[in-house]
Amino acid sequence: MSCSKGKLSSLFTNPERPTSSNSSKLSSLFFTTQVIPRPTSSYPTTSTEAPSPSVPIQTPLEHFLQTNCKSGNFTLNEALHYFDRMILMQPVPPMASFNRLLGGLAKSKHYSHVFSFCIKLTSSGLLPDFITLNILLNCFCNVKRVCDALVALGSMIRRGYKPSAVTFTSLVKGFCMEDRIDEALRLLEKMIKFQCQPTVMTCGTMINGLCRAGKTSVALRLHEDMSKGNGGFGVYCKPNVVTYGIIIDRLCKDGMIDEAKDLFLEMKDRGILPDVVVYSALIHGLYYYEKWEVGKALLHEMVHCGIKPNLVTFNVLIAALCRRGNVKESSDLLKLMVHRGISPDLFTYNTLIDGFCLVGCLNEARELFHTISSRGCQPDAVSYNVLINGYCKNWKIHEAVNVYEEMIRRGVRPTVVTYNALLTGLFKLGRVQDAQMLFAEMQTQNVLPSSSTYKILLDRLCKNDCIPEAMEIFHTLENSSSCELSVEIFNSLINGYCKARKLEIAWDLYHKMSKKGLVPDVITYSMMIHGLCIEGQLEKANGLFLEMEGKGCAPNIVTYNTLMRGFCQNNNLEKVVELLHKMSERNLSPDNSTTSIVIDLLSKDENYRKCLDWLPTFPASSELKAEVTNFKSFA
DNA sequence: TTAGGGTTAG
Repeated sequence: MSCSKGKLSSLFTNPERPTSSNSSKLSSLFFTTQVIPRPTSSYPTTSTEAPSPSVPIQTPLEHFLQTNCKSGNFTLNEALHYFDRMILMQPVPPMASFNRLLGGLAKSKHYSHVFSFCIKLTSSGLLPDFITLNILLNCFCNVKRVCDALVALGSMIRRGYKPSAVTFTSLVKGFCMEDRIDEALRLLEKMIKFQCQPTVMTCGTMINGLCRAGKTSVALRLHEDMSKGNGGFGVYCKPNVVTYGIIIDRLCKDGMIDEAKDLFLEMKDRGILPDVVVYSALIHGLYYYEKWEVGKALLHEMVHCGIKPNLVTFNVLIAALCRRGNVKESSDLLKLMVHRGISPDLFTYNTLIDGFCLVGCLNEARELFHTISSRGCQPDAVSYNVLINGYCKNWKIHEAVNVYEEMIRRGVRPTVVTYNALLTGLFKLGRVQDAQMLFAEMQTQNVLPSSSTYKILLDRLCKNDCIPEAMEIFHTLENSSSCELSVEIFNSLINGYCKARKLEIAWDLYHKMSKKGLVPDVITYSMMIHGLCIEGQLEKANGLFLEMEGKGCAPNIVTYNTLMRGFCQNNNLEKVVELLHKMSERNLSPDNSTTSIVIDLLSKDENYRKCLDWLPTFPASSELKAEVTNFKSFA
């Protein structure tokens, strides 16, 4: 188990023996011996006057704790201000008041402030209670510091508190967030030993973790066991709208739309009414997979059931329209949501900026980007990335680089997406040196390249005749664990070497990928066949074609065309016809490239006569047959 | 006063 090396985590290294230097820090929350508790009052008040029994007067502090903290409608400065006041009050407000404030901060994801406020609490001699510790433990989990959360759990137990389902649910989430799914599952089943029954929220958290980890089938099994009440996974709670929603969303994201719809019907059959989240998730899936009519019908059903579309629903619809290039209707939808009193958020603006970029309306995209701040949001990395990508895709690298520089000037940290977009843009324009310099800058900015970055680099370097540079990066990757070598990376290099007529090196790479446990795909085979054909090694090319079929890798239209072109150049009409028959048997339709190959073949005088023999049984599409017949009549 | 779900970029 590895603990994070942050300042706070180091406080937990020796919980039994806190030193005087750390007793005022977070760790002291867990040591009653180090804290001299100050008395706390039984009600939160800032007023010296007793409230009137008939007209309760709420002080600003009470209003802040009971209203703002609950709704999340407060600024950090306000929280800091009230916290400092509370801590100095005499008598000190009850811990429940501090918990309200800490809970509000945690809900607003101000985790680091929860940590610092907890340190201040203990250094002021106040003793956190069970709820405080649960809030703290949950915050540790949310910042992927399960190690510290477990120390908090241990201390909680030592202080005589019995961990509740809330405690365990936080820990399950923490394990899931650290990709420790098996440990999360074990904890779920262990809860019972602590005489704590998992609740539907614990199960929802577990199901969500399983889904995110790609273990949808296990999530479905747990959900089914919940429905059956058979005690599987040690749980006895029934599924609810949230558990159904999580699985429906996952199935949609996995493209299993029909299964998602079935589950949606099942929940309704069981009397669990879908809410706006479930409808939005399913509508998103339906629109994403182009099932527009069904999506529209579901939207109508939702409204008919009295469920109002919310901000996320509108964002889903705006994104769907943008993907279709219908940015005009998207903008109309934006006006409609504002008219309905729903304020657009950064998701809305980023989606619309992307929509404008997709249809090439870069000025409109830029204009909207510049109005984000005046609309109450601040552009984030996604906003910048969307715009940079828009410029790169439209060959406007100069503008893209300007946006990148503005991004850095404004203190928005570029991400790997930023660099991938810029690298692609630079390579597209053949600016290899600039791309290489940007790759170096990416490293100085401490942005880790992703597998996509390496794919872009290797692919584009090869295509720009920089094979040695590509190989240098490849060798670095071979000797490091920073990025897994993939079939795509090998394909880029194989393609480069085939085109450079260095077939032997391409062969070496082809064999190397198998040794590394990678399975060549249809692109690998097609490229190798292409390379062999160029070198006139048709027999070997045909052998590889048969080998790929034998290994269960189905040749596609590109593979067939590549090999047919090889045989065509070798004037081997019989072999081309054989391949056309094979294509027909495999239900593969010839494309324009196939037609041109056949026409080229026929245009050779010696083939024309032969053509008359096999044309009546020609296994090709009507378009290809028509082309051939045209050629015949013309000839 | 503490725990779970849906929307944007390569």
